[in-house]
Amino acid sequence: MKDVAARAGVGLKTVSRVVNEEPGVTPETERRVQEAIEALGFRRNDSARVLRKGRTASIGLVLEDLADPFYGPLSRAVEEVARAHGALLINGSSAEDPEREQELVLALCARRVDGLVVIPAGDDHRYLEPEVKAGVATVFVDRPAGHIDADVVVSDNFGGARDGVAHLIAHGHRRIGFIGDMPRIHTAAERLRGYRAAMEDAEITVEDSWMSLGVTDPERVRRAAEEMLTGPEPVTAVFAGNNRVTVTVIRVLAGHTRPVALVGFDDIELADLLQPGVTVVAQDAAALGRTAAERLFRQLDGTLLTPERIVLPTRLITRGSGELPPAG
Amino acid sequence: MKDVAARAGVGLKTVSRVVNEEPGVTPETERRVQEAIEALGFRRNDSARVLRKGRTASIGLVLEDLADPFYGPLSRAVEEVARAHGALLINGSSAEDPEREQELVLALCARRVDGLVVIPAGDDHRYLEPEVKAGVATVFVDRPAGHIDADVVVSDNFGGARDGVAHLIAHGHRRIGFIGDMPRIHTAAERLRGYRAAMEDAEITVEDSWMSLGVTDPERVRRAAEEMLTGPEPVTAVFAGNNRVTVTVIRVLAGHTRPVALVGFDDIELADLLQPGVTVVAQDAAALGRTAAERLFRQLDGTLLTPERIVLPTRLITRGSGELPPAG
DNA sequence: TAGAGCCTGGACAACGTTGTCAGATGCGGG
DNA sequence: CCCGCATCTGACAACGTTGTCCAGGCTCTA
Repeated sequence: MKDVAARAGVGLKTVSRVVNEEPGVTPETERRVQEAIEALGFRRNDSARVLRKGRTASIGLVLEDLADPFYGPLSRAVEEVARAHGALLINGSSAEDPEREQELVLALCARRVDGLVVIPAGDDHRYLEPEVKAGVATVFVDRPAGHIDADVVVSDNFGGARDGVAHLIAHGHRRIGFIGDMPRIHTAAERLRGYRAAMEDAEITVEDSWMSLGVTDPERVRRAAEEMLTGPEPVTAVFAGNNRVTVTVIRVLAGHTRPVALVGFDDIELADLLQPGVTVVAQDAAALGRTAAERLFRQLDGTLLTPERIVLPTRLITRGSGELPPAG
Repeated sequence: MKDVAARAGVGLKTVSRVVNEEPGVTPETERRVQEAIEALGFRRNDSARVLRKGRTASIGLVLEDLADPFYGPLSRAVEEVARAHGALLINGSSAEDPEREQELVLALCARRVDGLVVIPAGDDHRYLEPEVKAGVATVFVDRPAGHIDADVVVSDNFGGARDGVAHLIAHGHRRIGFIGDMPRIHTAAERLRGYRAAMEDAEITVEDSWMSLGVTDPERVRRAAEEMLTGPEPVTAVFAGNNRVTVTVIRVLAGHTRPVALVGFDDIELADLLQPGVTVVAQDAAALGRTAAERLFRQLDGTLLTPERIVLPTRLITRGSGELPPAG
């Protein structure tokens, strides 16, 4: 900038004025400055700008895994909102590791992001308190925050799972299996609660052998599903706790002749083209991201004061697999 | 930091030393400083640090659409490499709009990212020249850069498409349709070239009505596919130019009784569970991202000097749909 | 005990920008 | 001809950190 000023034969501040389109610069002067900028290939250094202004026009997004198809649309939605507010998006994957989540969040805070959208891996976010106090807007998505008062945007995991399981019950099933993630993950716990609630509503006593909790890698999901299907009390239907489980269960069922009903949490691509089509409880990932980001920017505007918990509805999409009658 | 120094009763620089774990501080002094840091909830301001040091420890990733399942793993791979080098990832979607790409890239440069991984939307990157000269490491992925000498990491789009089409020819097809994206997109053009090459190798004259270029939204792909399948010279096989086209074509074929062979570019989830399984030419998105990011950091190390063009192989995965014999 | 050498700690400038404020310039009116 | 006013311009400090350099106190040796 100094160089530009020297070349244009003007003061530093005048260049700054031109760059920021502030009023009070003669067209002639502006032309000279623009010329110098062009000639020198000058680009404003935002780091210095940030240092002076205090705002970075960037927000951080911490999620579990960018490669998971569920987070792609969510991430994209957050980005769109950020873009509409002239902000850039910095993101990182926590890989479901609380320590890594904290490390990422603090790194983002050191960058002085204006706000954070966090899909928590851990369940204790007291480490964020000083940051929040220092003015970093924060919204938690998909799962609630732990030990901290903050905005939360989640899907109705409990209700969705309950409806999905009730749907199976309505089609005559009583022995219904549940395969889900570790209950320490809030969404997994809620979905399990939904499963239990639906079963209880129908006065069905759940056998331990019908449930598999905390399995997550395909191989173990596969084994868990096989056990449920072939045990002494084989299930006639399975409720899959998330998209990855659903996919694996579909593969397992494809290897069996006895038709087994299936409802999965989260929609999956091509679900309609399989035989039978896969019935799912779909959540709107994009809406989660959009809602969270919009709240974030309202916090930054100062329009928003009290933290709130927003629950978005899920939607049961029937495609065939969930409507199969009990067999075996 | 000033406050910390005051509270600990030491000089500014001493605090800096503690924060950066520089040697030359008595344990006792360090303890006092740590205490003050803790008490005040101090966090180093990276903006100021960047301003002073010149390096931001962050890299930018510009891609087409974060929500596209092809870019998730790519993005994740870049992030992993960045993380290994202690850098954060800032990313943005260009939405296939050259102007938006440029806007994003320049915004990232203003942030003084150390390097850029770009999946180009446009075909002229001369606007990047001053930045590259100024030391911003740059790698283009998935598609080559235009009018600029830079590292490029791409899949073998030409070879992959040629092999895929040759595979169909080997199974007896001669009337083979091609549905792809706009030829101004390099990958689309290369795949088209591969299609033509395979056809030429087999001495088949391609009819214009077999090709549909530049369609991208599902509705138009659907119409294009229908026309090919029902025209006067109906095709007996289709080569789909990317994952989104493949999915739509699968839907169209599901509505027809005559079996039509299909090979798609890019792998898709659950492709093995459909009836028939979908034969694809798969590219390794994660490898693309990893390779690009690694080259980027080697540029930053100074280990790498001359720009290179790296071509990663594709892999034909046969699952049934590509091995159907001609019918009709 | 004096001088050399080492270790710790602090003062100060610099990074590139923007906000504040005051100076310069030009114009019109008294 | 001079004054007041409006408009444009530039000098300077400040943002929070780090690199440089020097001071002061210590230990060790002659």
